[in-house]
Amino acid sequence: MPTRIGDIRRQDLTEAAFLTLQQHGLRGTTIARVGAQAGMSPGIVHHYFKNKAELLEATMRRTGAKLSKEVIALLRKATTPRERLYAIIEGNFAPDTFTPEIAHAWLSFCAEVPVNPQFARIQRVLQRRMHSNLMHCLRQLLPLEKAIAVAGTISVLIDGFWLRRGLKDEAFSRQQALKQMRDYLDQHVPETSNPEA
Amino acid sequence: MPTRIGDIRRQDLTEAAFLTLQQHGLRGTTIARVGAQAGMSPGIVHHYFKNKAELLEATMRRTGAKLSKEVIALLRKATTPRERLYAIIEGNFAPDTFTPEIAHAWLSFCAEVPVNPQFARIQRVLQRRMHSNLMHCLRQLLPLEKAIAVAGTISVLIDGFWLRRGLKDEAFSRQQALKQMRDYLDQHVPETSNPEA
Amino acid sequence: MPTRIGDIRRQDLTEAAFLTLQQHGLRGTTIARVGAQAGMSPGIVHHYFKNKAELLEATMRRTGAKLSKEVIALLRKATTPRERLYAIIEGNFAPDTFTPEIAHAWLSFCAEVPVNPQFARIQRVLQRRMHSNLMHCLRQLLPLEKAIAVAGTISVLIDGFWLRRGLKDEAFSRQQALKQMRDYLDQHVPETSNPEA
Amino acid sequence: MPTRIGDIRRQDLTEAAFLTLQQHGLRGTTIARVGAQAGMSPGIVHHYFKNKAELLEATMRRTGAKLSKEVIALLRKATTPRERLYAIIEGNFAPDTFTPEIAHAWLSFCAEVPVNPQFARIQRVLQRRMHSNLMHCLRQLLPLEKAIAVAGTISVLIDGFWLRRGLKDEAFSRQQALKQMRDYLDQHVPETSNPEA
DNA sequence: GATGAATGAGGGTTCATTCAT
DNA sequence: TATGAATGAACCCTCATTCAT
Repeated sequence: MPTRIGDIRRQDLTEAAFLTLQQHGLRGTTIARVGAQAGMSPGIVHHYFKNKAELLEATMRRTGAKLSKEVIALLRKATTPRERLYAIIEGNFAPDTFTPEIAHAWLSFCAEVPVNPQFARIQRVLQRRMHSNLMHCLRQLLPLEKAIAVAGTISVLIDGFWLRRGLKDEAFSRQQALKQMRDYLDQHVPETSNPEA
Repeated sequence: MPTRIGDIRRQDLTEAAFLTLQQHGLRGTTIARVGAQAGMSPGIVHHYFKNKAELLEATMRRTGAKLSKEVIALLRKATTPRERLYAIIEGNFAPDTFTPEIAHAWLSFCAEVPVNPQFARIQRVLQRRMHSNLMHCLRQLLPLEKAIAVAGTISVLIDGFWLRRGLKDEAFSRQQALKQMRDYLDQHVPETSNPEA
Repeated sequence: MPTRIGDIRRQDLTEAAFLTLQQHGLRGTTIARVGAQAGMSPGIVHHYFKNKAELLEATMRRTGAKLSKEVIALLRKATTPRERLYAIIEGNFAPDTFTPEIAHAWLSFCAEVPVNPQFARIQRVLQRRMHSNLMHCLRQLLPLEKAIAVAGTISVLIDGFWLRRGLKDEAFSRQQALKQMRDYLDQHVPETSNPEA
Repeated sequence: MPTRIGDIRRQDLTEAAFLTLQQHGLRGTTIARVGAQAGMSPGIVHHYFKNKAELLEATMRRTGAKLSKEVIALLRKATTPRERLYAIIEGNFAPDTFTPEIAHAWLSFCAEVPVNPQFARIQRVLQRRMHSNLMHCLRQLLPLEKAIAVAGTISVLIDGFWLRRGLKDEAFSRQQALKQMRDYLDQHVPETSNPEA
């Protein structure tokens, strides 16, 4: 049975790590800084996480969960498949999440994926969830093969926009991403269900 | 006239840095490792590059130039606007360039853009060249506004695919990227010139 | 309340730095050597001092304080202005302080003053304290203008003697310094108070 | 037989080292910088000087010689012992020599004396020359014992003033040094010759 | 559980010195 | 002679990790 207090501390620390990531980037995220951000000593971190890697892993997992929650909340309000599709998009570009800082942290995370198996695992989970969410909508609007293709392109587009955001290019805005995203959807996804078309 | 030997060493070192980047990631790319990769002592690196940052900067610049050469070579052979458009795409997904290793190196580079002004400058140059190349074709095939929108989406898609490639996901192939890319083009870019349509 | 252990370590380290300074000169005073002298690992030094500069700064400050204590102790016992004047002199040439080693450390410190603002600050403080101490006595023995001139020359003489001592010239002794100092005072400072003379 | 060109190069290099010392301080005086200052390659320095230490040694020796020349030139014009005394003082505080930069370089040099036997040797030579110059004058103006004492104090005063100058304290000027120096002389050295008094 | 002191490895960088050309 | 390429040691500093308290 896991200690209740342990769960709280772990949560506090991942939250602190998340904030530190945004403020200092992945390279500037040291154990000491995360501890300070959480108001704890540097040493305590290793009581709750075996590794720095494990801390970061948990952090990314929680960040992914946050994003998911946003999407899920919006999905609840949606009724038609198309509304659900838009909910997924809106959720992935929510103002509080789709920030340059968070996107940058995510980008740094991606850059580590190939040399960190745990990161790779998390990344795969997130990607699959995205795909499954998209397919759930698109299958009701498009024939299977077409749905698969569109789902793939949408998720690549989302990654591309996040990458751009992570570059902290001032000339690139959230509105732009949403507009381009909607343009794509308008062209490739019909208003009404027509899976046989 | 710059020292011939200096140019050679600089080239060797950027090449070594590029290889090290692919093998160890950005974080694992130390001066000592780059030196070893080039068969030189650690100290010599600072003879040719003031900084680690400058070495990496030169490395990314050279990598960008390589990519450009590929695109330019293909553009030469193309005659119609549409062929030129495809040349740009093919060039950006050339088998020798669009490898998981190179894409990973590029991804690491992107992750540093927000904290490294020089990297930001290089990234901006590459992005603008891409945009200008695309617009040169699309303006002959689509009305201006539409051309801008499509050019924007294409370049975000390319970034998205490179990101995916950089994640070294075995399930994601170059063929897939090309297919999705072509699907998008087929839907948004007419065969023949019709800028007024 | 500051960490007790921290204060102890900081004190140990400044003491170790002081000894290292005497044995190896400023250039030979490396973080590792100071750590070793204090029986600690090289890394720990940065736990207590942000910089090498800060360590040396603290070291010089403490050394200055030691010198001051000596002077103050002697000043306590003095009753007449002239006795106080001699107390200042004696204090600045105390056998335990006016050693070739300490003088050498002080000389190294002086050599860094122009390129280290913090060192400059400390040096200025010490110099002002000296001047103020001297003036306190001399104003009771000499007219103001004369007092200022004599105070200035005395403090330059003291610096000159310390410099000589720092050169570790075997032919130069503490007795000599004291004798020359007294000769000067006998010629320029009257036995009894006579500020109007 | 020493190569003529070798002597020229050695002279150029010591001159360059002298300039570098003023501009970058002792710590900033690297072989490469001295070479650059002399318009030569870094490697050539070791053709003419076995060591960095030897280069600096030669540099200090030459600097001492410069100072001497100044003094000698002024001594030539002087006729009476007292004039000669003033010539020595003026020579040691010549506007082109008694600069904060040169004094700082000299101060750094002094700080190395105890750990560098060659430096110690040079320093001793300079000090003896000073003493002998002073005695030559003072013996004609004061009884021997008194002359020795005054010569000693004068030379300590000069060192003290040079030290102060080397601290680059803006509040301390050449005029001040000269005034204080003259005050001292006026009090301790009679106008006319009176060795028996 | 919790602290923060302590370690030690490793990184970037500088630089005197050597050596092939 | 002269160059500047090359080496390698040493320095300061950072930081994940361990451990006594």
